[in-house]
Amino acid sequence: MPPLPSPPDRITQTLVRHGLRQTPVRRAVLAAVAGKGYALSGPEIEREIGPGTTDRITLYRTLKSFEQHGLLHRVPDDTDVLRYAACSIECSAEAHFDNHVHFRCGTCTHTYCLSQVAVPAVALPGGFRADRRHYLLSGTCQLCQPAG
Amino acid sequence: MPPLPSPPDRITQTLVRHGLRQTPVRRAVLAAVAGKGYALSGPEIEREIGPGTTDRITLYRTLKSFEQHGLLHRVPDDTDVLRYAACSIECSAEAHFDNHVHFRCGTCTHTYCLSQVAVPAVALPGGFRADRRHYLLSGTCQLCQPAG
DNA sequence: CTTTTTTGTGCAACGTCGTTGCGAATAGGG
DNA sequence: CCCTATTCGCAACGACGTTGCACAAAAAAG
Ligand SMILES: [Mn+2]
Ligand SMILES: [Mn+2]
Ligand SMILES: [Zn+2]
Ligand SMILES: [Zn+2]
Repeated sequence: MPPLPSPPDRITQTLVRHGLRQTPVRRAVLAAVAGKGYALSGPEIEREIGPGTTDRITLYRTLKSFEQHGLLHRVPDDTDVLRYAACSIECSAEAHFDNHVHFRCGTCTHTYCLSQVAVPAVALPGGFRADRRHYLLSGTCQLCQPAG
Repeated sequence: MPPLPSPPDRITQTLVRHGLRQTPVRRAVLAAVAGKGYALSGPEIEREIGPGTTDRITLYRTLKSFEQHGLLHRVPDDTDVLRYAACSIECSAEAHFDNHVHFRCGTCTHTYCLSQVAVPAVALPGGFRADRRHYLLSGTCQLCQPAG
């Protein structure tokens, strides 16, 4: 009895859909950021997938590649590290559609993607043409509110 | 004939108002950022005031001190360097009032303070409490628009 | 399945930005 | 003018991120 081919999992599909090769590092990075409602930095992802899984260099190259291909979007922070979060399914190498607000909690230090909250438009002075908008809030998140 | 005391200049006034000592480094940093409509990074300020004027360490300490005392506000960028711009006159060590939008031009790489454009409010999911809001636009500025 | 080609990985070395510790210099107040 | 708290400058360090190059692995070709 020949083994039936099992259906491709979510991570495999994601890589295929964006035309990227299946490699252990990429699968591990995708698994680390998938499902999380907040953005992770390079070092955080490294800890998450286990320090022995890959080295910094490959990880950073993977993150940059994922951003260019529409798998991750960069989340600017008021810190000096770069953070990445999973993109919505309609993002591709051609264009990102992550126009939502981000929220940094000073207590748990997570930077959440508030996917439901769209970035409000602003009227710019004449001559300015914007193609990207980032809205970052800082404060205390749902889970870190002081009791009362 | 004793020399008359000349009236204190703007920079002197600013330092006095915030309770900071008059030092050459501080005066140079203030002079570098004053009047500019855009934010400067540490290395940029260093180049601006002349590399021999001070060293990196003192400059960074000065910038941090100025931020805490309400002379400068930090401008988050989609790059990985910290940028600072002059505060409005009502900022102090107690509180900042720089709720305006910032605009990064990909051509001239300046990050402008659009002081006239207030950051629009957003409705947050229940439980999130924000005390700071950053709105960063990226695109092409007034002066860098392609002719047409 | 085997070979070839293309792409990704890991190591080494490097660069930049920013920080900490500490002795020397200096601004501001008596 | 002198004293003292503050600031400066040097040295060393650390974190994050990048580049060049040889090797390994994935995908394509045969
Ligand atoms: Mn996001
Ligand atoms: Mn500003
Ligand atoms: Zn929190
Ligand atoms: Zn411009």
